[in-house]
Amino acid sequence: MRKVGKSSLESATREVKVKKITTINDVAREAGVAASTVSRVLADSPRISSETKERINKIIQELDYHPNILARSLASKTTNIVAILIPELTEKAFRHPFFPEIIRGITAMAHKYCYNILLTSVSDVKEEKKYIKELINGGIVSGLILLASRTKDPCIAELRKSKFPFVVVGRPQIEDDVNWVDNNNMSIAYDLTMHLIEQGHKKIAFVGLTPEFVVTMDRYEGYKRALQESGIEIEPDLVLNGKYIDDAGFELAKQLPAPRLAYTAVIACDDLLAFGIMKYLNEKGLKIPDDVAIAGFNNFPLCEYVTPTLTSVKVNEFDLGSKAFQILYSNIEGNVKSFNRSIIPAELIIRKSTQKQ
Amino acid sequence: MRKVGKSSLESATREVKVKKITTINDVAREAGVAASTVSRVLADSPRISSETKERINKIIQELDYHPNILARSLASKTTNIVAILIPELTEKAFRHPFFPEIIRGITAMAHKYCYNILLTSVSDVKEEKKYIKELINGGIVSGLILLASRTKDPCIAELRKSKFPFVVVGRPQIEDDVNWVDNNNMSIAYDLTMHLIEQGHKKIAFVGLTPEFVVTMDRYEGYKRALQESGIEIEPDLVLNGKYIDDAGFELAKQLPAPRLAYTAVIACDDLLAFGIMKYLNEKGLKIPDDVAIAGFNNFPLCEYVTPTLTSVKVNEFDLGSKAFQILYSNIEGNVKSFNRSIIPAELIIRKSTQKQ
DNA sequence: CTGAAAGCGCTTACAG
DNA sequence: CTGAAAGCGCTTACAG
Repeated sequence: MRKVGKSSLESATREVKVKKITTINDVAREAGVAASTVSRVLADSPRISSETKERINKIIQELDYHPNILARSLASKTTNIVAILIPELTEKAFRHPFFPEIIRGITAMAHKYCYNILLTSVSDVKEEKKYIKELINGGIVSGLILLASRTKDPCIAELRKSKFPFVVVGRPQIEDDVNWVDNNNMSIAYDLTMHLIEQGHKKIAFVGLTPEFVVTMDRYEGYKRALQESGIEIEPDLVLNGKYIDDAGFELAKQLPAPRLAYTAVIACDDLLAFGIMKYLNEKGLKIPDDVAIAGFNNFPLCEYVTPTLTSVKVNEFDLGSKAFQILYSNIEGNVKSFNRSIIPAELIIRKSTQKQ
Repeated sequence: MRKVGKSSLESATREVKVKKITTINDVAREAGVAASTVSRVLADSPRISSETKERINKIIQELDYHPNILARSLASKTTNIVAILIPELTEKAFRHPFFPEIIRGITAMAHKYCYNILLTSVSDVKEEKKYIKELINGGIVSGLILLASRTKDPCIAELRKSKFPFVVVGRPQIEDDVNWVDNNNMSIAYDLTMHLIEQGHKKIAFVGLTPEFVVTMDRYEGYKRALQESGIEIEPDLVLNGKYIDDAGFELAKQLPAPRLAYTAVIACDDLLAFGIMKYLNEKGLKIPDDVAIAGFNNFPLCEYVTPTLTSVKVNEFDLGSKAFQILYSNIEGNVKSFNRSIIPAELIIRKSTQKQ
C-alpha cells in the first residue's frame, strides 16, 4: 500500500469528483465588489466601511461561503496547524496512558488558540528525518512538536538547522537553542530516593535505565545524587538497563541479585516495570514493603488498585502537553525570537509500597 | 484567546519570516527544463524519459527539494489528510482508554496508506456543525471520521447533504447512506444477559442507558431480547439512565432498588460505572458475585485487577479505528460509489464477578 | 517526450 | 474606502 519512495505527505494525485463549491469570487460577483474586498471583510480589515462589511457578511451567510484554507495558507504563508510527530505510534509502548494525555494537553491548548493538530506517526528514525523535511517544506504546518527526546536525536539536529519552530517534550541533550518542556526529573528522583533512604533503605536498586532516553538518565542522576549525599555507595549490580516503557519488569527482576539480601528497595523508571517486579517479588514469597519496598514513575491509575498500592511519581502529562503547545505558539506568533523551556513539577505520591507498617 | 466569530481553521493572517525555500521552479531552472517536467518527474509520469527522470531526480536530491503540499493540493484538489472530529476532547470522558485506542487504530491504518490525520476537537454541537462546514470547504482534508454517533446527530445530517466522504464510529440512527463501523452491540449484550440468566439470575439491572447514544440503546435492546426470550419480564425500576462514560456508578447505584432483593445481577454500559457500583455493593456489605453479580463493557485493563475480577466485553477499539479508516479510504479513492458498514465482533470476557463459586 | 499557459482560491502590496 | 494585478507553488489540459 505504502508507495515506495513516497511518504505520506508527498503521495497524492488522484482524480476526484468534487461538487462545486462557493469561492470568494462568487461572493464578490454577488456583491458587486472585488475579491480583494471580500478578502478584507473576511479578515475584518479596518479599511473596509462597516456598511460594506455588513452587506458582504450577509451575502457570505446566504451563500454559505467558507474560505478555502489551502489557498489562504498558500497565499499568506501561514497556517494554523502544528504537527505532532509520534515515533512508533502503533507500538505497544504507545498504549501507555502517558502519550494520549500529552496529546490531549496539546490539543486542548491548541483549540484555545484556534489551532489544529496534524498527527503524523513514523515507524523509524530514518522515516522520521525524511518526514520532518517534508513537513518543514510542505507548507501545511507552522510548527512541530516532538514527542520524547532521545539522546543524540537526529531529528532535533535537523530541526535546529532548519530554523523551523518546534518544541520537544522531554529535555534534549543539547538544550540551548531548543524549546522544550519536561518534568524536574532529576530532583523528583532525588526526592523519591531520599524518601526510601529515610525509610531506612541503603541498598536500593534502579531499574529501567535506558541510555537512549534522556528522561531515564535524569532520573538516574537524581538517584545517584541522593545516594552520594547520604554516603551510600552506588552498586553497579543494582542498576539495571532495560526498555523503560515496557511490561518486561518480571523478566528484568530476575537479573537483579537476591532480593532482600542484595537490595531492600527498588525504583523502577515506569510503573509498568514496577508491576512486573512486584509480581516477581510476590512469587518469590517476599513481602512488600517489609522485605522489599518498591516505587515507580508516571502514576498509572492502576497504582491505586494493586496490593499494596504503589508509590509513584505523577508527571502531569496533560500540563506537559499544554505547555508544549504554548511555547510553540509563542514561537510561531511571537515577534521576539527566543528559546524557551518549561519545567512542569512532578509530584511524589507516596503509597503503601514504600511505607513500612 | 479564541477569536470571536472565527474558528480554528479560519483564523490566520499573520506576518511571518520564512527562510527561502526551494521550489519546483528552482529545480526546473537548475535542470534547464520546464516546471511541468519536474512536476511529472515527481509524479513519476510514464511520459518522461528515464534519462530525464534520473537527471532531475539527482538535482532534486542535491537541492534537497521537497514539494509544497499546500500548492499541490490546491492545484490537484486532493489531499492525503483526513480529519478526526472529536467532541469534548478536553472532557473527562475522553480520558477513557477507548478513544485513544480508536485514534491509534485510525492513525496506524492511515500511515499504511500514506495518509495523515488532522485532529480537530470541538466543544459543543454548534461548534461542531460549523467546523464540519469549514472542513468540507477548507480543502485541507479529503475525508472525515466522526467519533461516537448520537441519536439524531446534526453533524451526520450535515455531512450527508454535502456528499463529503465520511465515516462514523458507532452505528448511526439512519444507516442507509452513511459509512460506519461498530461492534455487534445488540448481540453481545444479548450474550452477556444470557450468560447471567444461565447463572440463575432473573432480576437483572441495566445501568447507564443514555438515550443520546445509540450504542447504549443497542446494548439495551440485546438485554431486552434476552429477557423476553427467557420469559422474564422487564422491570422498569431496574433500568437506569445515566451518562454511560462516567465515574458516577457509585451514585447511580443508590437509585436502584434494594440489591440482592430487587436485583441479583447488574449490567453496566461501561466498566467505569461497574467499578462504582462494585464499590457501592461492597460498602453495603454484599458479596460479589454471590449476592449480586456484575458485568461491564469495554474491558478496561483494570478489570483484571479489581476483586473479584470484572466480567466485561472487549470491543477491540483499535480494530474499530483501523476499519473506519479503511472504509473512508475506499470511499475517497475508490471509483465505485457505495456506502459501507463494518461490524467488529466484540468478545465476552467472563471473569469472577459473574461466576458463582 | 517536453513546454507554455492557464488555473486552483486565496492575500497583499500598489494605486487611486 | 475599494479595485486591478501579481503572486503563492504547484498540476494539467492542450499543443507540438
